[in-house]
Amino acid sequence: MTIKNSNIEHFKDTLQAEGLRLTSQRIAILEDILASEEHRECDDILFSLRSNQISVSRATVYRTLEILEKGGFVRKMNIGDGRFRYENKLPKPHHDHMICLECGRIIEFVDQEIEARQVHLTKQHNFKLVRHIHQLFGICEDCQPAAANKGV
Amino acid sequence: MTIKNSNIEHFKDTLQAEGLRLTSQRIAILEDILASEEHRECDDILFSLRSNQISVSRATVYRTLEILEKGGFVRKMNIGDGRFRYENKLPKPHHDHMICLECGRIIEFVDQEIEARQVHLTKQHNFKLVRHIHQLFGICEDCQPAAANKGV
DNA sequence: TGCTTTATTGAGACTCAGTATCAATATAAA
DNA sequence: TTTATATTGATACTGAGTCTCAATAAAGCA
Ligand SMILES: [Mn+2]
Ligand SMILES: [Mn+2]
Ligand SMILES: [Zn+2]
Ligand SMILES: [Zn+2]
Repeated sequence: MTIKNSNIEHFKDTLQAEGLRLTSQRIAILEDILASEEHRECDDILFSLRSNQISVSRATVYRTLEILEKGGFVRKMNIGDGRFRYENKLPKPHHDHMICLECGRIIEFVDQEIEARQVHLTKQHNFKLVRHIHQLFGICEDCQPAAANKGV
Repeated sequence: MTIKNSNIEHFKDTLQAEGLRLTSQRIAILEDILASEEHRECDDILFSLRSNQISVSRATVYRTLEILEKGGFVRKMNIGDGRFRYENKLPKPHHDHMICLECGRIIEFVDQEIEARQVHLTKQHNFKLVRHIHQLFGICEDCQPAAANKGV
């Protein structure tokens, strides 16, 4: 609760710096995101809010997610399926993702050797590295027996 | 020309194996892709065909791209902008991409250390690696002076 | 507290890449 | 040729995400 409130304060400051206002909808959306460890799409968040009797429009969720992304509260990502997903970024250092093609499970990882190679490779091309996406697609441990039966 | 024709033959074989037919539209689309080094979206291919007085419907381009992807002729990729791009895969070994946020230029790279780390990391999680996406976003050499003026 | 300004909201229209439908047409095999 | 059926193009449709705008609510101030 105290942690949450400090995040809401931080959000309020971020909003004020841009001349934006702190609304009940924005608080509800941020709190929902802070309470989740998942990589969710807009509608997941919307339905989660509704299951807590909070009614917000889809447009407002999209609008708030954009503000939260710019403010560094959430990370927007896509795993190639044409939809964007959002994850609570505050408690997490940078990481990349392994994504199970069967069940959608996401395993997070970081590897300093890879991070270092990225810097090295971009320097070779005089390319100024800003950010990166690194996604490993495959079959997770739990899904391998089932996948084998289907011939994957 | 001879190289092209052998690719068309290969395409024909692939189609026949599936009970599909070789049509003038499919040949035109494959030839257009074989003649390009770029990472193009559907409409780029469509307009390229039209500039050569070849009229094909957008639906047919999409349908053919799907067949070509399954057959290993093209690689379908997205760089996070919500549209798919396709590149001629035949002459190329596996590689990943650096993408310029200013001009869209794409630089291809491969790094055996990174490839090896990916295998290592997935093994640690008993994750069966199938494919991966690794994209480095930033500012290319040519765009850095312009970007500096804009404060990037 | 009440007033004023203006940011925000929700409903629904809209966009746009990609997919599905279906009658007309072209392919390939006999 | 003839025939069976795969393919095409036109166009309707889908679905994630954006835009519009009148009604509402937040924030600063008297
Ligand atoms: Mn994550
Ligand atoms: Mn490439
Ligand atoms: Zn799985
Ligand atoms: Zn550039």
